[in-house]
Amino acid sequence: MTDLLALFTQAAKLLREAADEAMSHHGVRVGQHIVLSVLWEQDGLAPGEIARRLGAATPTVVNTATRMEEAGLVTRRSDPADARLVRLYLTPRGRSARDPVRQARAALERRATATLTPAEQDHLRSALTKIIAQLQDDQP
Amino acid sequence: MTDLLALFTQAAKLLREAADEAMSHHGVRVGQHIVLSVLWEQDGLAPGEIARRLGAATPTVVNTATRMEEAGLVTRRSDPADARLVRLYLTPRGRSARDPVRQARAALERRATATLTPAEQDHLRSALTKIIAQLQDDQP
DNA sequence: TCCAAGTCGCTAGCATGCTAATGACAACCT
DNA sequence: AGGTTGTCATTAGCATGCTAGCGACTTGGA
Repeated sequence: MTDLLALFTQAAKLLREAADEAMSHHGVRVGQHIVLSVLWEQDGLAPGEIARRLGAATPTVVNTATRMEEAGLVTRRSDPADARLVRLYLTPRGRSARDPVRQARAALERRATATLTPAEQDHLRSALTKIIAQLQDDQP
Repeated sequence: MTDLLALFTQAAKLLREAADEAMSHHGVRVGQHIVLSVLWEQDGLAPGEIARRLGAATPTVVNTATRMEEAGLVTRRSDPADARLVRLYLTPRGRSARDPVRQARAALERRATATLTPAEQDHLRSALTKIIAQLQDDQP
């Protein structure tokens, strides 16, 4: 009788905690990872652009960037062509965290879905994609 | 976004935002709902007991209870038999929020899963249950 | 009986997200 | 050219979660 939203909330909480724990061993917190994941694809982006790609608010990226700067993962540099823009660049530490973090996340994913068949994992992935599309295209 | 964890993070964020928006219309925030959901089942529980049932930390329930008290959803009363205990009791407002909140959550669930077949919804529910069991029984 | 240990709610302080307001800068439009 | 408008990052302040540490109260053993 538990509603699907409650199941989702619980699973999301456990996964988030486990992900934070796993990535913390490599100097990356769960809130920093989403920003890092964008910078790993393209370095030197501005907070606003990162926020747009993540579907997050700009101040979230700004504050996270400050903590990442303190953690030595990124550096801020002003854009010489447009002084309104601040660009975030990966430090060597931020760059080298990529592989171990990805491996840790893959291991967590395997652990969390250990009791699911490959077909069930595909169904889950498909369902999540559909839910995201539904919520994004519906009300924003 | 091939990463299952990333899909999960995104879906959880959208669902949480949508749930907060839907329940806010009835005076209940998303963080208050989990505490309410326990009190709706059994009134007069103590913060520690609620935290245990939710798998949350006690200070989380304590702080949430303070906001719920300010919102007029619950009242605090000291246990006459054990002065260490504080018991949380639903106010009429907290009690009457139950049905509309449940309806709003059910409507959100229908909306989010609108593009899923009933079989897919069952598979999703099953997968979430398995993931929760796996993460709970594994590490703590 | 009385004190040491256990239990409980609470506060402090942090991370992660948000919105609103601010100030700096760029671009556009007469 | 110069002022208006738009676009940035940032700060302030809130909600939601956490851990650590505190003080109050109970309990159990000497």
